Amino acid sequence: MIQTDWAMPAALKENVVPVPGQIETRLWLQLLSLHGELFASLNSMLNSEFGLSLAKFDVLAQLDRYRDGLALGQLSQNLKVTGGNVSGLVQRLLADDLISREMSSEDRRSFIVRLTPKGEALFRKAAEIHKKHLAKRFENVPARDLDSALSVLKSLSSNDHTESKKQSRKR
Amino acid sequence: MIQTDWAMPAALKENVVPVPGQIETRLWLQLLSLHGELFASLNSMLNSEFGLSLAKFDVLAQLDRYRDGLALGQLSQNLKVTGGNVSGLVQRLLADDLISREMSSEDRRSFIVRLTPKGEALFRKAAEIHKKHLAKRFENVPARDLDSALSVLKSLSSNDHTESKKQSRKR
DNA sequence: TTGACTTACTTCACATGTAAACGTATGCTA
DNA sequence: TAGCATACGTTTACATGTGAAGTAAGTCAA
Repeated sequence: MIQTDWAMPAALKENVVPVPGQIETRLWLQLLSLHGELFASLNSMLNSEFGLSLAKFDVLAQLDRYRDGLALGQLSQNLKVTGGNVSGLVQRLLADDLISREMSSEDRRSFIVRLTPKGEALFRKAAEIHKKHLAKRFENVPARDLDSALSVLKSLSSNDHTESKKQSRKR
Repeated sequence: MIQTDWAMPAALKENVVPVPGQIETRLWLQLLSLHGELFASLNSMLNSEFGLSLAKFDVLAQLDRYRDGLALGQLSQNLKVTGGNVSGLVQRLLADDLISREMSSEDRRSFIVRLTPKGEALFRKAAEIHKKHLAKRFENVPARDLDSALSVLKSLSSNDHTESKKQSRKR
């Protein structure tokens, strides 16, 4: 097919007639690698500085955003993890005294969790360092590259296909 | 759009004078989200079609690449996971009869693992579907966007700063 | 050769994640 | 109102990951 097939060195053909799935696979491996690196370094930083895992940090971030508290089911949806996982995380955060739990007044099956003052204070500090850590990690990357990385990642995300494409042209 | 720049409340101007770490954090969240989505869908596909987890698939991929076998320590380095983790993975893959293990002839502390014929056959099929799955996931993304996503991810990876920048200009 | 590191792997305790099976509370329908 | 389906959270069993401690084997200096 595709007519470059005759009389072309095999090595050059790869760029012209891409193997289906080749680029996508390389993209996935690159994503995996960057994710792994960042995850490990954020996780270890949070752990040594604040005794927090990234998982716990994510819970605190949700509760910081929803100051009126969240039911465990909502937490589980927002974090995109299973209920059983949230159950355990909440128990450990309760033990750390970073969150509080009370029964919902409307639904006796439901529990509402909130940040404690201690949890809020810890999250504020941790979020600050979290941000700085990422800024430092990428300090050598030009701002333009960061912008285009962000927009290209958005364009790959599943929800992007269903949204109305408001293409704000860069620059 | 954006012509709203005159007489703009400070709160809106944040795009002009970026908060340090803001973009980096958004980038991280976007990366996390895409990673999570792809990981879950690949993992669940491999599991239902082949009884494989992504972790096991990754081990098989390494052993497919190194046909002479790998010591557990090398496996652990290549996969960037701890030795304890590899230990368990190898035990489960042995139980699945997908890999074989023998003592190294040179070093009696060392074990060499290899694909069994069954493991190789399974990996071939799984790698094929893995590739197709990714291709399908991104079928609506223009090839140009995939290329730029790949190159921007590479530019964010830590090893990129130390490499000689051979910028193959696209197009 | 002996003694002291180092290396290779395993094991243990634990955190984080899933899926499935419960128990209990709600809510809807007949 | 009785009964059934659904929703909420917990528990269990398991996979995957870490870090630390333990065992056995290799290495090297004295």
